[in-house]
Amino acid sequence: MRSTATGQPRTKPAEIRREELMDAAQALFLGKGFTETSVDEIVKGAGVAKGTYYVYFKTKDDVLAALRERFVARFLERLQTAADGHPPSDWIARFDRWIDAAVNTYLDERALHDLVFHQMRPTHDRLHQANPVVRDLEGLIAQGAQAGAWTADNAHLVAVMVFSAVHGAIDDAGESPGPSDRKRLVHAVQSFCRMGIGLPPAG
Amino acid sequence: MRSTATGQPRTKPAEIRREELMDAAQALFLGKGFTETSVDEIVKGAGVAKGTYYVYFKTKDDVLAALRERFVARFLERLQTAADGHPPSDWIARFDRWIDAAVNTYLDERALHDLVFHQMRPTHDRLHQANPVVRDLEGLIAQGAQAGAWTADNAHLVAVMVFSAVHGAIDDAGESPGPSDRKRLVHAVQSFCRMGIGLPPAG
Amino acid sequence: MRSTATGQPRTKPAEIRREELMDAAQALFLGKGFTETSVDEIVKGAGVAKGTYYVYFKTKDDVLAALRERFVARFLERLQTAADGHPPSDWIARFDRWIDAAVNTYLDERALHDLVFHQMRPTHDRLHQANPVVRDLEGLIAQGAQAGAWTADNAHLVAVMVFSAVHGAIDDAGESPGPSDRKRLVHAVQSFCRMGIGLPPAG
Amino acid sequence: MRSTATGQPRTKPAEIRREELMDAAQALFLGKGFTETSVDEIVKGAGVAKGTYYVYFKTKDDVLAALRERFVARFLERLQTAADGHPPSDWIARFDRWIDAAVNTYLDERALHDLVFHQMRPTHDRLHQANPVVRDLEGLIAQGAQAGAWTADNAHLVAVMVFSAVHGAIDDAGESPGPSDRKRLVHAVQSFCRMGIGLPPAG
DNA sequence: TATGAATGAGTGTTCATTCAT
DNA sequence: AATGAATGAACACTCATTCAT
Repeated sequence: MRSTATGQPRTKPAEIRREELMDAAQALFLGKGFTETSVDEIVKGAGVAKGTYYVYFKTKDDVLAALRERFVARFLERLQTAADGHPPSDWIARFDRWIDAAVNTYLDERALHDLVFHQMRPTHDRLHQANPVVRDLEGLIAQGAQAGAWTADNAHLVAVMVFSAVHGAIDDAGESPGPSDRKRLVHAVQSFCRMGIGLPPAG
Repeated sequence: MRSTATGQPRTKPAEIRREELMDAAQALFLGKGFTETSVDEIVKGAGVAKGTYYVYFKTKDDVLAALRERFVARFLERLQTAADGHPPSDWIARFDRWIDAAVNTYLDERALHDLVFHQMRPTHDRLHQANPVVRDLEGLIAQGAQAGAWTADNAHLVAVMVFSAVHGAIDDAGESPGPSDRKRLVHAVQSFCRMGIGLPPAG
Repeated sequence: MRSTATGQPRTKPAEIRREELMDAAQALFLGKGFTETSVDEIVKGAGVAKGTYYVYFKTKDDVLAALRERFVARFLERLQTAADGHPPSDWIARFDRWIDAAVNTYLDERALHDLVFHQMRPTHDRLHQANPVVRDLEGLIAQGAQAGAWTADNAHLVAVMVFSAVHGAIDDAGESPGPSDRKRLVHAVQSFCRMGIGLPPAG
Repeated sequence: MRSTATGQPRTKPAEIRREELMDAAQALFLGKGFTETSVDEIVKGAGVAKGTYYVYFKTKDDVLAALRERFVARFLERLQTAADGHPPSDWIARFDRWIDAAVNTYLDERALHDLVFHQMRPTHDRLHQANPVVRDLEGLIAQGAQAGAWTADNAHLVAVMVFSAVHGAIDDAGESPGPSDRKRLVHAVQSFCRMGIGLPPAG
């Protein structure tokens, strides 16, 4: 009942299109916030028509969710990579390394992280529990404790607190701290958290 | 021919009106989120006309800012009260008490806290630094360290991490934890943070 | 959070504004159909801003409902007026008169009638029963039957059928029949319906 | 390297495909209305791709037209069947039978009838004239009148009114009237219409 | 001070239709 | 014949903000 149609449809693999849309959305959200970005701008950014967005996402919120998943997946990959190269039994080194990687990754992606985790309302509570990153850390802490490397009565809560301390320290850091600031930061967090689980402060 | 005595005095002390508006806004924001609440609903909640809102606040964001200030002020009062009753020199007791009060206050006002601190976008960074609550804690930590009660190379960062650990633990807690859950929570946080500054875990 | 505002608000009595909106909507609906008319066009037609529409009507469908009510009310007035001037006891004259008025009124307002009664879906069934016009006719038929002026075992069904015959005949008539066409139409309907209730055909 | 035998033959006789599309459309239209049904849903219902729809129909309205034609054709068949078995010269029996068949068929297919006749806007006028069902009835009435079985000055108008009376009575009936309700209905309509053309009421 | 009718730019979402494969 | 990714105009509805009274 409506009229329409002109531009030539340029078919691309669905995965590519979706990623392009996500990339465009991420850039805009990061630049001006989620609410302040319109779907119109997203599609303009991705170089597709309005309707195409809705071929790949059900609602506006939908990209944000997709962005979150992608962020977590990439984050975990990075932690994984960082953890490799240490003998699994060197618990303390792994713990230090985890914190180091977390701090630096978050610093690199702080804005993205905030976007993806603070934006949506009914998200705040139970967030950490469901958060795979926390789960990863919790596993490490529980295993290390079991191996006698440190003490942690409640591995989950400790993981949450370590995770939060990392966050807090990062949020507190300036916009783009230099390498030495980062070192200091990592060191402070490591010391605090090491001590928090009964280890001596970081060397 | 005066009007009948029905209409109540339409003018109220400005401070009262303002508070009523804030109360209405807070209730609504808490219930359905900031974005999801309209100015219309706020004025309806406060029992005034649309225009009246704009007599007391310049924009919609304005109430949120006012709400934040009020929250911080009240929070500090509560911490203050909690701190009183301990000799200023019993540092460890004051530290424990601070955490206890923080955990419980935040648990009581969690939703409000989230609303007031997570809601607005260009707020995330520098937040803690500007946060009077953190400043308060930082003072305590710095003084205790100076008095030799514990160790803290970087009082500010430590304060931020303690504060964050408190937050994280709370966010992780279920909707309305019972008294014993709270006790456990307080104890875990206290232990972790005590150890984080070189003290033995909480008794 | 949005910007806005320029045009000077020109306050009018609510009833006037509402009527103006309804008039604009009716003209548009009549001209191009309900679905084909946008709220934008309605407000343009009424000379007000988009939002003003929603001050007076909850949805787009809402005007249509209002239009329907107004149509029925006006229609009944007209039938009433037609019925006056005949002694209440001259049943046959009143019956003839009712049909005459109905045919002519519907012919005058055919498009409006169709708009208002055919447009909305969950309307078709039970429509006649709830229709005040049918109720009016039903009353007349029942009373006439009781007075022995004619026969009608089931006044309600007869009213429905007379009403429908009127409708059918009108729908069948060309776009704008001349006076003599109308006379013929009225006469044919009167004859058929008179006979339908056991009276001799119209003179 | 032929593809595995999974995919069923993708091409079907055009007539079948078309019917499947129409069936799907009819079911959907009946269930949720024409406007409320999307082409997407139709093709999903028919198990074909979007583009296939446009191989068989030029626009969305097109199916509705096709549905109307199919409805009328089937309806006429049924009337035809009903008429058979009576000697062509028993006019009154044929008239009664026509009404009986019409009432019952419409009751069986009321929703479909409404869909197909009320839905499209520029349809209301001239509808009955163009309607083959009315033409069929008109032929019967004209022939009966010519044969002296009854009186009808204007066979066309009478046919329209009888047809409308049938409709009205049906629309007025509840959702799914039982057999005895149907009988009563048929009887009332027959009586009214018989009398309308100068016959005694139905026995 | 308080009102509330009026504003109008802006938004998310839908969907009939096309066309390269 | 059949597909389904892509289109983009259109639309209903929202809501922060203004201002004459």
